[in-house]
This record gives sequence, structure tokens and C-alpha cells, in this order.
Amino acid sequence: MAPSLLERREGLLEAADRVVQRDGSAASMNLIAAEAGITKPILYRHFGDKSGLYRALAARHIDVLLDRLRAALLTRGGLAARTRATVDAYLSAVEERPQVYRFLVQRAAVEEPDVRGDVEGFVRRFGDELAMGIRNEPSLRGVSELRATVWAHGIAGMVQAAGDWWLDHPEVPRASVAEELSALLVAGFDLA
Amino acid sequence: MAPSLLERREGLLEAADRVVQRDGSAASMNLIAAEAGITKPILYRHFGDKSGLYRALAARHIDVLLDRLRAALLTRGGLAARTRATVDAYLSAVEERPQVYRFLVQRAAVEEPDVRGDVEGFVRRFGDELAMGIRNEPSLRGVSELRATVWAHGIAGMVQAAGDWWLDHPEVPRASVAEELSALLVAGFDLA
DNA sequence: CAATGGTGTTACCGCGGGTAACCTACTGTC
DNA sequence: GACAGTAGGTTACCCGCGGTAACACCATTG
Repeated sequence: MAPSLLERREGLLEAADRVVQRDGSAASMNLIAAEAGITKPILYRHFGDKSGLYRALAARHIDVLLDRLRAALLTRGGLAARTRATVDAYLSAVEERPQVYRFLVQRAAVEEPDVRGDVEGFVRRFGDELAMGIRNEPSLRGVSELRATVWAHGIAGMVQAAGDWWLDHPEVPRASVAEELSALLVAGFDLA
Repeated sequence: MAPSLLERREGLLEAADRVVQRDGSAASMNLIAAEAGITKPILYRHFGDKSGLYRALAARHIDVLLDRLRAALLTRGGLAARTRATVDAYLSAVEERPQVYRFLVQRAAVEEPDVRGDVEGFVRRFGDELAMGIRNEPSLRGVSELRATVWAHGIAGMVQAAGDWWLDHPEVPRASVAEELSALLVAGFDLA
């Protein structure tokens, strides 16, 4: 039986994923089409343009990452534990699939600003999620809206950059990176 | 009298700068050559390839930015004042020339990892500088090497991401962003 | 047996990075 | 003054990528 449109789409995305993981930023529409055993125009029928494909690709990864982050934000054991778990969730995602992570960051940077708000970048989404987390955090009731937002986006960038640095320093254990970052943050949270 | 090679190079870089500020990421070698009143091969003779030109371009901007940061890191008045001045120095650079700043971040993301260490990205350089600052900070004598490094690169990313977010929220005054970020950081420093 | 529509392919366009080959004009030398 | 060499520049091209138009195949339906 022939696959449905959506199944097809999934298959194409998986092929794209393989190419990205294998060839990194050299992943071209031609390569992806070849990997999927078809030719370019079909890709374009499904995703419109390259940006569309990349957005679809990014969306799946971002979704699973955000799920993990949401879970970490609900960790029990107090603010410090939650903070640490959240930071570590991000770092472990980076550790598992560095290529994917690089792809996401890079695409987010390159993707044109568009209508600003249509397609938010990767770190931005992360920041939004953190902002929610901060607002829902019992220990941080008194934090102003502005402070929560600025902190959230700042922290998102912090964890991202630290993760990036860490990729080049694999001798440092993940737990150490998570520990140092959390320590810095928790102290700030405390005085809020 | 004919300009020297170095003067020439400077002139070309200035032309490239104009194009980047005007056309953003659409700045192509052809456009830049045209702006400089010459043709492509000359550009290539001077800079090797596109990456070379962009690196040269980035270098000048990074240099002035790092100078400002170094100056801010020496602000008198205590750790809190220094922290705030440093964050604000970065934000004010972003404010002055958003296009340039976007260019730097984007290029750093796109530029291939290369030999890792040859050409460090933009945020990375910023992080290195901060790491120096932390190590030289009298109030932070007890901080371990690892902690200083992780913090530095994390903070670099934090300020960058917050700046990025801020560009889309111009209604927030710069001082507020700087204030919120510094507050978060200084608390963490204190407990170190 | 048409006519129709979905699914795929080939072949092309425009453009950007990068380069080979050539052209020109100034310099020094016999 | 004629000539060779060379610095500095241009034209014209190659390749690969994103993107698309036009065509080919094949099944279904009156």
C-alpha cells in the first residue's frame, strides 16, 4: 500500500535528518533528495522551499527538547535541583546529538528575521519556555515580568554558549558544567 | 601617489563594511567589489576567499569591542559596578550598530569549525576576554579555573542572547536590561 | 478508447563563490 | 628608442546550489 502524504513527509524528514547528521551544514536539497531516493521537485512540493524544510526539521527536534525541558522544570527537590536539572537537560541533548544541535543554532542565526515572531529562532524558543518556567516557579513569586523575561532569554543564551564551548572541551564532565552554571544562577535567584 | 597595500586593504574593508551595513546578509563579493569600485579577483587577491574577507572584517569590529570591554572590566567602584559596566558596554555596542552585531554573530555561527582554535567565533572571543577579566578580578580570587572559564563563556552567551532579544524589544531601556543581568550575575559572584 | 489527474523526472534558469586567461601600462635595461 | 618583464586589473568562464517549468508515465474513470 502506498504511504499517505503525512507518512511520506515523515520519511522525507527522516532522510533529511540523516543527511544533516552525516554531512552537517553541507546538506543540500540535492543530497537530501538523493538520500530519500527521489529528486528535488518532490521535496519542494512538500516543503515549499529550503527554509520550509529546515523549519519542519527544526520543529521536531525543538519539540522533543522542549518536552524534556518542561519535564526538568517540574523536578521536585527545590529551586536548586530544578535549575540544575533544566541546565543538565539541555546539555545532555547537546551531548547526544551535537550535529543536530549545531544545525539548530546555525539555522536560527541564518534564518532571516522574517516578520519577527512568525518563526522564532531556536534559542528564542528556549528562552520563552524558561520565562514560563520562571513565572511558574513558586520560589520566584516576587520577580517582575521584565526581570523574568530578561533573565530567561539571558539564561537560554548562557546555557547555549556554555554548551557550545563544552563541545570543544570534552574532557570536562557534563555534570561539572551543569554544576557551575547552576551555582551561578541559583545564587541570583535566591536574592530575587 | 598610489596607496600602499595596507591602505588599499583598509579601503576595501571599509567598502565591505558599508555594504554589510546597508545590505545585511545579502552582501556578496560582487556587491562589495562594486562598492569598492573594482572587480572580484582583486578582492580575492587580498583576502583569499569570502571567509577571509569576513574574518578580516570581523576582526576590526571585535577589536574595538574588546577594547571597550577591557576598559569596562577596569571600572572602579567594586565588583557590581564593574559587572554592570561590562554588560552595558556590550549592549551599547549592539545598540549603536545592530547590523554589524548581527553580522558578527551570524558569521560566527556559519563559519565552519575549521581547525578549532584557528579562528574563534565572536562570542567565543568575548568569553575568553571575560575569563581573563574574572581571573584578574580581586573579589574573585577563590574561583577555580574551571568555574571561571565556564562562567565566562556562559556569561558571554547570556549577554549576547539578551542583547538579541532586546533588539526586538526596543521599548525596554538599555539600562534595565543591563541592570537585570548584572543583578543576576553579581549575586552569583558574591557567593563564590 | 480517450480524457484526466496524480507522481515523477529531466532540463533548465539565475546567481553566488571562485579562478584562468588575458590585457594594459609602467618600469628598467641594452 | 625598442623591448622584456611585471604589477594591477578585467573579462569570461566553471561549478554547484536553490528553485521551477515542462514533459513523461500510469492509473483511473466516462
